[in-house]
Amino acid sequence: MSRATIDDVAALAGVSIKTVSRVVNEEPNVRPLTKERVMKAIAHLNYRPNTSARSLAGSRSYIVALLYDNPSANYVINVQDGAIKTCRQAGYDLLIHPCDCRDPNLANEISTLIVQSRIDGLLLTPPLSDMEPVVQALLARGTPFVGIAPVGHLKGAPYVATNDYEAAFEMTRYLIGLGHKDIGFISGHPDHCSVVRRLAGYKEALASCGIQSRDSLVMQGYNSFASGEAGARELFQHGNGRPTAVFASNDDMAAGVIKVAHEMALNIPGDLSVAGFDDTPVALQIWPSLTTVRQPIKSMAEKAAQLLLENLRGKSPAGREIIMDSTLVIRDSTGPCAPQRGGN
Amino acid sequence: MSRATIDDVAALAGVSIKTVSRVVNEEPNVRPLTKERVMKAIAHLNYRPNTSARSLAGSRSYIVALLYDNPSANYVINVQDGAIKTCRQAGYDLLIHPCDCRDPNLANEISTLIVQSRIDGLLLTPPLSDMEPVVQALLARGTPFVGIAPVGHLKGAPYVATNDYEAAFEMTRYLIGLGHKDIGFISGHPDHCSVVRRLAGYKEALASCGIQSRDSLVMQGYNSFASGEAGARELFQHGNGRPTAVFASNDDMAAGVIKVAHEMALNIPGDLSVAGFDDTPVALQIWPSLTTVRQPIKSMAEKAAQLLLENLRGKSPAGREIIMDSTLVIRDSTGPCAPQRGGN
DNA sequence: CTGAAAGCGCTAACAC
DNA sequence: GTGTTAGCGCTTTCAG
Repeated sequence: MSRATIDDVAALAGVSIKTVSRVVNEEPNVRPLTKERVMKAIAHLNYRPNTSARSLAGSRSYIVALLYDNPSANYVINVQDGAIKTCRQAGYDLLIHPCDCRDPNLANEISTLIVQSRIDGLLLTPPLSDMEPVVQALLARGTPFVGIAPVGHLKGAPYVATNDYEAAFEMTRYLIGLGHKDIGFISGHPDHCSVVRRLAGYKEALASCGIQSRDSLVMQGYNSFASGEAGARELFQHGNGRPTAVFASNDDMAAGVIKVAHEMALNIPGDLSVAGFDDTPVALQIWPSLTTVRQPIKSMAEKAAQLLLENLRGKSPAGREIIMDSTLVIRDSTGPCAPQRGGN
Repeated sequence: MSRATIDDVAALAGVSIKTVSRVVNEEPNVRPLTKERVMKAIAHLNYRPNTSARSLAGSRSYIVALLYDNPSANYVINVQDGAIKTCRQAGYDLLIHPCDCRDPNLANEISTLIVQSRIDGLLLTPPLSDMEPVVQALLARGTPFVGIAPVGHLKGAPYVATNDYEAAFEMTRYLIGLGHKDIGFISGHPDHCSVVRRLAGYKEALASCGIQSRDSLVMQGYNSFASGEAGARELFQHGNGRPTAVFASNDDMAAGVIKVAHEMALNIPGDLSVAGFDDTPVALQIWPSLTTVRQPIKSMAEKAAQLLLENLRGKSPAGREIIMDSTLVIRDSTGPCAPQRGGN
C-alpha cells in the first residue's frame, strides 16, 4: 500500500525531504551516492508520490488529455491504448475527452477542460488536429500538445503521422500491376487533411504509369459506410465505363463499395477489385476479406505521447514531425484484371 | 479561468470558507439565504473547487475507474461514453483502465490502481465482472463498484444488465415464426455469464414451440469472428441435416457464419437465415445487413455510473440490480424458411 | 550539493 | 448555523 510518504523515505534514507524530492523528479545536484541511498529507501518502502499533493504544490498535474471526435471506435481504442501505455510508464494519467467537432464553442470547452482539470498537455486526433480555431487556442494559451496525424497547415505544431501519400501511391501501383487501368477512387472527408493526401498518392501513381486520371472516376466520400455505397452506385451506373477496381480512402467506405457490388451481383475480385485503407476489423469480417493499408495507430499514439511528455519535461520546445510507415495488406478482395464483360 | 479559490468566494459572499465548503458539498446546516449568497458568489467568480486540494485534504479523489478487457472496440467506446457523461455531470473524472483478464496478478494490479490513483469506485465490464478473484478483492477492501452485466453469482454486488435471456428467446421465436425448425446456435464464451444466458433463451424458445433442441446444432463459440467461422463450418459439413437458420450469440460470430455461407455459395436469406446479437457496426457493414439484438449499452453505462455515484454519496449501501431491455432489429439476413435443396 | 520553512486550496475536527 | 484552526504530502523559494 502506497501509504509511505516523502517523510518516511527521507527518514529512512537519512536525508531531508527536499533531497528525496530532487531524486524523484530527476533534478540535478544530487550526489550519486545520496541518490542511490534514496532510491533504495523508495524501493524498500514502495513509495509513490501522491499525485494530488504534487499537483497542489507544484505547477504540474501529471494529467494529459486525449481529445477525439469518435470517427471510429477501433481507431479511438487503439489511440487510447497506445497513449495510456506511454503515460502509465511515465507516471502520468490519461484523461479521455470525447468532443463534438461541430460545436462552435469547442475551443472554449477545451480551454475550460485545461483549466479545470489542470491538464498539462494534450493529444489531438483528427479531425480535431485539423481545426484551426482549436489549434490556435492551444498555441495562444501555450498549452503543449502533439497531433496524431499532421496538424493543419500550421508550423511549430509537433505531430506524428503516417505516409498516407506514399501508401496510397503504392496501393494504386499494386492495382495497376494487376492489370487495372480504370481504377475508381473514393476520397475521404475533405476536412481531414490526412485522408485527403491519399487522393494525391492515387493520382500520382496513375500519372507515373502514364494513365490519365479521370474526374469521373473520383468520387467525393465522407469516410462513412454510406458515402462509400453512394460513391460506388455512382461509379457503377455507367454500365460500360465501369471501373475494374475501386480504391476507397478507408475501410468503411470500401465495405460500402463491396456491399453495392454484392447487390449488383458483381463477383469480387473476378469482376471488381476493391481496396480500402486503415485495416480496421471490418476488413476481415466482410466477404471477401479486404485488401487494405495497415497504419501503426497504436505505435503512433505511443510516439505522440512520448513527444508530449518530453515536451512537458522541457525538452525540444517545438517543431518535431515524425512519420511512421504504413504497409500494404493484400487479402482476397483484389485480383488480376479480367477482360470486362460487355466491354467493346 | 478557474483561478478563483474558496477564499475569494468566501470574501465575496461575506462568509467563512467553511460555509462555502458546506454549500459546495451540499452539507446540511446552512441557512437558505446564506446558501444563496454563496451560490451567487460562486457563479459570479465561476469558481470550481480544485480537485487536487480536495482530494489531498479529504478522503475522496473524485475519480472513478472503468475497468475492461477490450472485448470489442465498439462496446468499450459506448461504455466509456455513457460513463463519462454521467461522471462529468457529477464533477467526477473517469480513469480508463484496460487490463488483461489472463493476468494471474490482476486482483493485485487493481488494488494498486485503487491505492495509487486514489480511486473512489469502479465500474466493471464483462468479463471482469465475472471474475471471482477480482470481485472478492473489491468486496474485501470495501471499494464500491458496480457491474455492467450481471456480477458473477455473488450477492450484494450491484449491477446493470440486459434481459439477455428474454431477447434470445424472442429472436429464436422470431426465427421459428419464419418457418425455421432446424436452427443452429453458436454460443458465447463460456466464462461470460451474460452471454451464456443467451443459450438458455434459445433452448427455452425451441421447447416452447415443441421443437426438440439438438446438441449437434449447438456450437461452442468464443465471441470471436474466427470461432463463428469454425462453428458454421461444423454446422454445415453435414450436407443433409444443415440448419436453415443460425443464431449466433454475437455479431462478430454471425459475421463469421455469413462469410462461410458466402464461401459455400449459400444464398442469404434464401438458403440460410443468420441472426446476431449486439448490433455492432459490422451488422450494417456486411452483406446482407444483419438481423440482430440491440442492447442499450450506453444507457446501461450511464445507469451504472449513476448507481456508483449514489453509492459513493452514501446512499443505498448495496444489492441493487437493474435490468434494461434489448430490442430486436430485423434486417436482411433473415427470411422465410424455404424448402431445402437436396432435402429428402 | 543539501536543508528549513512556507505555503498550494481544501476538508475535518472542533469550537462558538 | 457558522467560524477557527490544523494539517493532507508535496514543491518552492531561499539559505547555507
